[in-house]
Amino acid sequence: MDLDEVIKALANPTRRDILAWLKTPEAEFCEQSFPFEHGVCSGKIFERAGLSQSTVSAHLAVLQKAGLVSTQKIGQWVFYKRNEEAIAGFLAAIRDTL
Amino acid sequence: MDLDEVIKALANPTRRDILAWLKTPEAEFCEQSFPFEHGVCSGKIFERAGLSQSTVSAHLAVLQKAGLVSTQKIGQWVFYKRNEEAIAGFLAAIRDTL
DNA sequence: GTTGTATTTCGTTATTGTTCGAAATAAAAT
DNA sequence: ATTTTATTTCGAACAATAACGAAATACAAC
Repeated sequence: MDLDEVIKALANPTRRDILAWLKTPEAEFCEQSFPFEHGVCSGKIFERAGLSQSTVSAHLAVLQKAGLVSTQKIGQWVFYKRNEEAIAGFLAAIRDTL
Repeated sequence: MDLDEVIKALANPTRRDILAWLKTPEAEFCEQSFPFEHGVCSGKIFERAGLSQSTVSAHLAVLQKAGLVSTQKIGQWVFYKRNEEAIAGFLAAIRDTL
């Protein structure tokens, strides 16, 4: 766990929003073809964020590189899910260093 | 407490280092004329950080603006101290939003 | 294999962050 | 009052981030 990379990933309101939305996909996103077990389809996140696809895609890449979300590809779709273990790990790490 | 401002202040390794050093001033800084109760003299922090005075001064200003440290001026010196309440507040806030 | 849909990567622009040295300010000592 | 010491602010250079549209890639369906 690279604390610096993770905290930089979190130092952006859009990325924190995305992580928060992924906590309760049923509440935050309208229905999708696949159950939310697999995560939320990136297209839904693009819509919700109100920014261009490419911008949101970049944000998702930062979150993934930091390990805060995991992805699963099904067909042509990519599903994003919170990595609860990594998030808990960050909270523990920042509590210790701070 | 402006979570965005605080997390941006923390998204820099030098500033996190400074906060960490201020946890145990006796261990991290050599003696100073005033007791560490008042905080650590900025000059000591300049030395420790190994960056230019102006750069470290800017980092300290960011920490103070975010509320993570408080300052006390005695004579021509400025002493910096952790704001434990704000730090605990941040930890609680990030735990809740994340 | 061509078309259509989903997503990412690329190139660009604008904004913000980091760093420095030099100048400015503040307070104390001579 | 001038000098010395401590600190901050200013101005400039460079790096990193955020945003967009357009081009490229991936995959499925026809």
